[in-house]
Amino acid sequence: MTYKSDYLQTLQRRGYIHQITDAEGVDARASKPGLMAYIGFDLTGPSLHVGHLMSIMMLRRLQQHGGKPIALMGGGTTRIGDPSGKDTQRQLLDNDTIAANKASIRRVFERFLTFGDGPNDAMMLDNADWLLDLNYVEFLRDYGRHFSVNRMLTMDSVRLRLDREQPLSFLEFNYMVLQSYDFVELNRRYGCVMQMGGSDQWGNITMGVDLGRRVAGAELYGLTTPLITNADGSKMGKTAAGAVWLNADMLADWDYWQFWRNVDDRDVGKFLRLFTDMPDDEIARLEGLEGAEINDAKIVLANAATTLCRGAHAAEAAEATARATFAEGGAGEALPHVSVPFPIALVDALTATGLAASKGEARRKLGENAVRLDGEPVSDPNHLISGPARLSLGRKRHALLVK
RNA sequence: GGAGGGGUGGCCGAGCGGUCAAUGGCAGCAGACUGUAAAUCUGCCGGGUUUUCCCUACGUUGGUUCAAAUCCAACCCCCUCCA
Repeated sequence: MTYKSDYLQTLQRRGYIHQITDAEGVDARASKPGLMAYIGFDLTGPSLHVGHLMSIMMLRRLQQHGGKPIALMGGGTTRIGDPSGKDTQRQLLDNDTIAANKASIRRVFERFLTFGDGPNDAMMLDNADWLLDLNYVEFLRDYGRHFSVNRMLTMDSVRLRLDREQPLSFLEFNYMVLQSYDFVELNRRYGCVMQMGGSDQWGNITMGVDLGRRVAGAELYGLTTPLITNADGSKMGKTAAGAVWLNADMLADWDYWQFWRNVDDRDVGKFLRLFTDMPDDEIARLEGLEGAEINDAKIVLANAATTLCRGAHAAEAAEATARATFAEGGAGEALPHVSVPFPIALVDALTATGLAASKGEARRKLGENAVRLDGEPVSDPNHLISGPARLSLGRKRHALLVK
């Protein structure tokens, strides 16, 4: 459909919209300033990853269009565990771990959102603030009666588990109840009227919308984003090394930049639209580049995405290093520095830098002529390296050996 | 509760007394080709050891045997059908 509000127009044009509970209603609301919307984030790990970037960018877009975004930390719900998309109960996290994860995760939001008390400032809240002190019996009387178990059983998150005859504990069964209550509580406390999230959250979101109408007569909205896949069909954001973490202490700036630099040709335009603030016409131009020239677009993407998440300095350093390493065959400061005792045998240097997982693998790679020292092919496992040098495995993986 | 079937390397999935570190596929890594892309082809793909040697591994624990992922027993878990 065609939207009137700048916000939804942008979301649609940029590819963020999967489903909306009431598109006209959201459009009307978004046409006025101050639309308040939230997205919840689980605190199951010490950092968010690229898979969460869609959600974060949704909040950023909202702020850019005059709305007030809320990043909701799931300090309470993480103690329950969202059963969506999982076959088994997740290991329950203890409170200290959740608190540590929250402290670690919250910093990344400051790069994407401007926090404060103004009508257009972002807020960070924690549902532990209202979930932990709930009185069980009162809660059941006030809210539990609005939940139909019949309906809950039809929710994907529940039904899929039951259909596969996988166990679903009562604890997990309650997750959607608490998430629904979050929405109502955010509406009551702050006037928040919209919840956004990934497409897997649709069921949880619509239950919140319904609950709000039933207990408070509130008109609430929900909007989900599509699952982003790579052009080859794989899930976006996974690499051999694991998740692409947003936190700098979990993944080096260099590797973060490289992740974006190496996306599939066919994904460049899509990713520029979703994960950068690049204007549409510029993206269209970059997308139109042919053949090897598309590398320029990837560099733009890598710089923009890295600048957003890690800062302009990190992006510049990574680009300079990439130029020095790949275009000039030298080395750049952003390459990983690995401290080793000189002299060191080639095999040991390969394992010390992590370029090879074991000595056996190191020997194999040497046999495959995949290893270079300062750009020169080497093959003798026992070759002694006497001082600082650049060690490379293949074309892409490099490390600087330092004292 | 009864009757069957099954648990194998990151995943899927063969093997069913020695020649099994275990066919094959996927994923991954490297090489060629390129553009730090895709596709394709080739090689590698538990660990150690300069290498037909050792260690670890086929749900768990014991046992039989010169020898077990393969046979036996007990236990744990999963699936299907019946009640």
